[in-house]
Amino acid sequence: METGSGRKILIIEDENDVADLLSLNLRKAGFRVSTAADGANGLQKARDDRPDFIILDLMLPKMSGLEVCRVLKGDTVTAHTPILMLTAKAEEIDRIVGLEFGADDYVTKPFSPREIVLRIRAILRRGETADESLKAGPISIDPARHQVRVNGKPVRLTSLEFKLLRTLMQRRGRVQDRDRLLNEVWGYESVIDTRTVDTHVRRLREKLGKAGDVIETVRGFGYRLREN
Amino acid sequence: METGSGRKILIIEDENDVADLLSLNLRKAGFRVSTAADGANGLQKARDDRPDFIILDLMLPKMSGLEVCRVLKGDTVTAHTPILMLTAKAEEIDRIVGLEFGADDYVTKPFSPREIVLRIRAILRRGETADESLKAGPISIDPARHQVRVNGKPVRLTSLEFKLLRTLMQRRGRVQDRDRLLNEVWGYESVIDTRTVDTHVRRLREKLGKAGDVIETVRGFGYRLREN
DNA sequence: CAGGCGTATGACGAAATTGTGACGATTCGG
DNA sequence: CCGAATCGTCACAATTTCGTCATACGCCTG
Repeated sequence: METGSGRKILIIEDENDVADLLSLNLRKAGFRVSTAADGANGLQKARDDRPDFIILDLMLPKMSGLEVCRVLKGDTVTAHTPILMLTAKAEEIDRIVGLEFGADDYVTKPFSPREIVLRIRAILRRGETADESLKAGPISIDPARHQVRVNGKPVRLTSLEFKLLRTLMQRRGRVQDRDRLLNEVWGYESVIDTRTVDTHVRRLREKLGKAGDVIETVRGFGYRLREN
Repeated sequence: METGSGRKILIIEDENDVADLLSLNLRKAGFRVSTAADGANGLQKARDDRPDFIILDLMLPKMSGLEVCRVLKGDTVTAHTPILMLTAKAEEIDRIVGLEFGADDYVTKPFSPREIVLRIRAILRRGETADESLKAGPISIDPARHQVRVNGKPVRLTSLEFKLLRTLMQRRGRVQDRDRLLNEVWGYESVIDTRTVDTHVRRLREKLGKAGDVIETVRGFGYRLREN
């Protein structure tokens, strides 16, 4: 199942078996995972790798999870990265304090890997509410509703076509080569022929009707959404 | 996050850590919070403090949450104060809410702190627009009474079907993928196949009859309730 | 203006997704 | 204990969507 859509998750956890268990399950869910075994290292990686999500154990060598949490939330680079705290049952008081320090959710050990994955997805989805609708000439798309309109009339797109259009619109005016589009739309490890992009651009143009002209071909480079 | 706009919330809950957790998050969300550790005390405070909202645990010493709920709803002072019920087991609540004790919503433990805040906001918002029940075309549901009507005629739904419909309606127009629906309807710990959602959507459509068309399939993403 | 290269187009089989009906397990009330 | 209701899963069919290919077209250069 590839619902993690390749987003990076950092696990800060000193118990190896716990880290491995999480790592395995998150990878299986389509996330990219990196790990750190203590607080200092975790902070370092959080700044360097810029993960989309952090799983943070409360009990850590060198620097407690709470401390790490506070620092992360205070740092402009990482302040908005969601944090999920892991706590042992006995530490109930601490888990509350953890939330006070800005963690976004908590899970007590022992936990079910599946639950973790679900919670992470839920939290990440929340952040996605930044899905604002985009407009380009007569075309407007609303990611949350998964809806496209041309001159106000709804147009039915397949999921690939939708993602393709969205990607082009998000970078309006800039040329995007086929490899970039493959990465964005098909995923970072797709084994797809670059020519396939052409076909989908064609289908997209077709469905958009006359408005399909906004997608320009830049010979030798790729495609671009016309600016004006 | 200052969206609570200073409204008062009363938490009636005997487990201290749960109460603290809620209290903390609600304060962070901009609400004013008071607490009571048992039913009698809760009733007292509900009358004295006149909170804008009450969170009520089902299991309470001295007087059960149900009892408290019924008394509150019968008292002119507090009759119109929204109540959110907390329950340990998902099964418990299905019957209880069906018994029309008057709670406005419910959440099962363990819950995510954020979820609670979101629900409370939703309910308070609903109150502002004086629109208690949700409507979508010919379908109207009354979450408190656990009742659904199509063109005024009552339709008998199972508890899962009801939750599914309710979830779709609460986010009308927006696509919700199967994982999201599993989270909302089945809960975090569920180990359910995503395809099961399909089956329940089918059953739901069937029971809704012609009106079932409002549930649209968005291929490759999930389901959506038609907007208009 | 011809050749070469890159792109557009249409067609087709493969793959993925969803709808549907059925089945067994479980629960609940009688 | 039985029967009805509910639920999760499965297999299969209907349908849509996808990736690739062969071919036609168009732009650029020389």
